[in-house]
Amino acid sequence: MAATITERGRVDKRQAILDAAFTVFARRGYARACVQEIAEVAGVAKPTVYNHFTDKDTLFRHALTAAADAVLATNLALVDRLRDPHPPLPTALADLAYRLAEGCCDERSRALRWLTYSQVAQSPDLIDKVLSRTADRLGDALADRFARLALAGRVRIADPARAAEHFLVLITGPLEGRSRLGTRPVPPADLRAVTTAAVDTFLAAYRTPDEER
Amino acid sequence: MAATITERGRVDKRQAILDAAFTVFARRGYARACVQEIAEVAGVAKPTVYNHFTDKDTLFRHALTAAADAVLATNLALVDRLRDPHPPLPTALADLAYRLAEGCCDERSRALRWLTYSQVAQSPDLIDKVLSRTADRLGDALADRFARLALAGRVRIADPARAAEHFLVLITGPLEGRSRLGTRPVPPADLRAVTTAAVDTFLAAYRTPDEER
Amino acid sequence: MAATITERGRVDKRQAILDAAFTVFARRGYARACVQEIAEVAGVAKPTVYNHFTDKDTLFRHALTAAADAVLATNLALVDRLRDPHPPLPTALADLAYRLAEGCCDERSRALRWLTYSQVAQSPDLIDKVLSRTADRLGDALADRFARLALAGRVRIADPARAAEHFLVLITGPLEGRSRLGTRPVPPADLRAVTTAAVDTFLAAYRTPDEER
Amino acid sequence: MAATITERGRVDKRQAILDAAFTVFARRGYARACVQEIAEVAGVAKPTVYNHFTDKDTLFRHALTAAADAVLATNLALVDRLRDPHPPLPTALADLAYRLAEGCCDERSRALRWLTYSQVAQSPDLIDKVLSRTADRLGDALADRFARLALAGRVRIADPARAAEHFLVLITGPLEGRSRLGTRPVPPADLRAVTTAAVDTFLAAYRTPDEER
DNA sequence: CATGAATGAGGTTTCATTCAT
DNA sequence: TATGAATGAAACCTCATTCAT
Repeated sequence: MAATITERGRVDKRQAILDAAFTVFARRGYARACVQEIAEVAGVAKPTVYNHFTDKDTLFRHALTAAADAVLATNLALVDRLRDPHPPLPTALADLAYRLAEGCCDERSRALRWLTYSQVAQSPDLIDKVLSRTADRLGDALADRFARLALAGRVRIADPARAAEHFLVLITGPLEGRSRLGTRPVPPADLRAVTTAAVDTFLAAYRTPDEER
Repeated sequence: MAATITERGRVDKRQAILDAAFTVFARRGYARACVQEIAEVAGVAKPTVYNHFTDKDTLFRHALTAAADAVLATNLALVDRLRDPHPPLPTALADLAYRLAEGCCDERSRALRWLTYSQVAQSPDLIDKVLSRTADRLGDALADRFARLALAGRVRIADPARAAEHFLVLITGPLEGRSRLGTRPVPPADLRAVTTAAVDTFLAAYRTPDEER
Repeated sequence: MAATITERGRVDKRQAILDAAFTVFARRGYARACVQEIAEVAGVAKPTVYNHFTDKDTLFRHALTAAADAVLATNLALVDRLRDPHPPLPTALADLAYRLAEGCCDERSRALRWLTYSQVAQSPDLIDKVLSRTADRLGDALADRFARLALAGRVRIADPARAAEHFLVLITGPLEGRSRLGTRPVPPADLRAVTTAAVDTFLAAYRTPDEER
Repeated sequence: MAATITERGRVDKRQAILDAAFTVFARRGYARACVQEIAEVAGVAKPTVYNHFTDKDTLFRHALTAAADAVLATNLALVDRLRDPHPPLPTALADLAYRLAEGCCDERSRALRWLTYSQVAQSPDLIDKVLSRTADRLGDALADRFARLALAGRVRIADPARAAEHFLVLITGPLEGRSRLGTRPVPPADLRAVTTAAVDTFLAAYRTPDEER
């Protein structure tokens, strides 16, 4: 009982606030989100928010970087599946592409992109922080895989970083178009079509030596 | 006569307001831009803004679509240069890619992207309007060119729309990364590197028949 | 009728705000006075206050300097009565002293002193502005009178500024004590006693040559 | 023993809080001083402040009366030097005046005056408490000395209380003007000039019988 | 007794928008 | 039509004060 009460005070209000903040920011955007609502969603009083995070701005940054970390973790896990591709490469890549695309369409990922973009003019440093925690590290991880695959002769890639970048933009670029920057759901069939096209083009460009004629 | 001048004055004011609006929105973002400042930059009084555009929101939409039209016009002109490519295709594409990339880094184009993205949650329909006036139509135009080139046997493209999309994202995608979503200037050398890489990959994937081994 | 309506908008809301501001600041002190209440007392909406005066602070300064000017005007008028003292000097001085003392106990004058003092730590420049508009100029004016009287041989004063200063503090100093810094009304009898004592001491120190023995 | 130390610690903390409170109140004024900062300066946690003093207001009163007592003690010690003035009276008075003036310009004394004045509207009773502990008792003490001096025939004073009051305001009044209510340091030369003038006027008014012509 | 954490209340300010000329 | 002046609505933030340890 006493423990329960104690718990109430302890069970990371800080985390609750962070989560609520991301939810509300995602729902309303930075400017239209009011700390009041964040506090309500988090189940705390407004000043508690300010006790943990100095500013609305500070809160925003924390919420965004947390979300960025989470998104990155998910994506890294996917890339990691390329580590030992028993299935033939095209299949493995198609699978990866599809799953990445799915992740891209995920609520959290979309909100992260919106919010990051929306603050471009106000806080360029935040953009840097988010990008370095997401796109950059995802690109790196993928480049690592590509380098291994190239060494193993599974694919002909001279510049793994470039290849990774191209692979990713061939997926995410068309996806942004199809989903109208994430405002419209992309049916699975379209998701499949986009990723298939991406992998096709990618493999045609970086085709494995043994597939050459 | 006097009427004409008045008419002129009116038209000019409207345009001045639109320009000022885009300038201020680009500088501050939608929420932080205040109608007051827009009026000042336009050299009119605040109510005059409301006489021409009902709402801050309406003004925003008009300003954005106007900017979108302008950006599109620039890009279409570039694509049009592919109409009769006397120079060999790789050179022509590289040239196009570089010029598109340049345009992408342009102040107006960057601001347009920021602002569009930032309002994703508030007005999805605006996103649609902007995209259909820019990316979509640019893709179409490029697809047209690709179709002609394919017919002429200059390149092997089965799905011109898809090829156009891939061509464009191979340029813009990496650029967004390099420029940190447009917050950092991209030196010409990097611009060249990115576009060269894009064209390389594109041509490797959609290589011209006569270049095949 | 239309004129009436016009009047409503015109009849210096600015002045109404200034008056209300002084009233409310005097009632509550700077910090506890809220702009809300000032607006209500002035019969305008809160933002109107901010349209005329940028800040609560700015409003405070304007209100205080306006009050200072008013208080000064009253006091100068009193001093001016010394210009041609047909009545014997002691009577004239006693009269002046009494009237100055009365003015000192006046609501507005007391509030001005409180408010000025209370902001000493926050805005020393305001203190300067108020003092130079009140005490300094009152001292000057009185010194002028004393100089004339000395020239006329009515009183023996070597340093008129010093004499004026002493004359004034002999009145206001004891008054602050009696009134407990203005928190307690001073009955007319006490007022008379204080001023009589002041003039006695003053004349004893600066007695006219012909009165000596 | 341990109890003693604890007791000590407690006493020390209470005193530390009182000191910190006066420091912070003096620095910021009543309203802008926040208990948080007082606690920090005192080196304790916020609730500790509330454990010792119920209120911000209560704390203020305690801090102010403590300061008033200290200021009074200093001044009384000065007045006490008049007890047996072997030196000629004018010198002794000039000395006293100068020392009182110095004390008046002291940081603590100035802050005490500011703070007292600033709360005039909020807590008239506090004004009473402070005045009765400072000005009143100082006046009394001085009146005592004057009475003795008068009895000894050193000075012609019919009403010692009145004389004491006049003596003090002739010093402090001009000083407040010169120092702009304490916001500007008064150079020693000015201090000397002011006090000399005060004593001159005082002695001219209450001149000793044997000095008369 | 001392404290970290939480909160209720309230205040300044900003801004989109509308009158009335 | 263009504008100076006015306003309603809200949002951020601060702070005195209290729990529960």
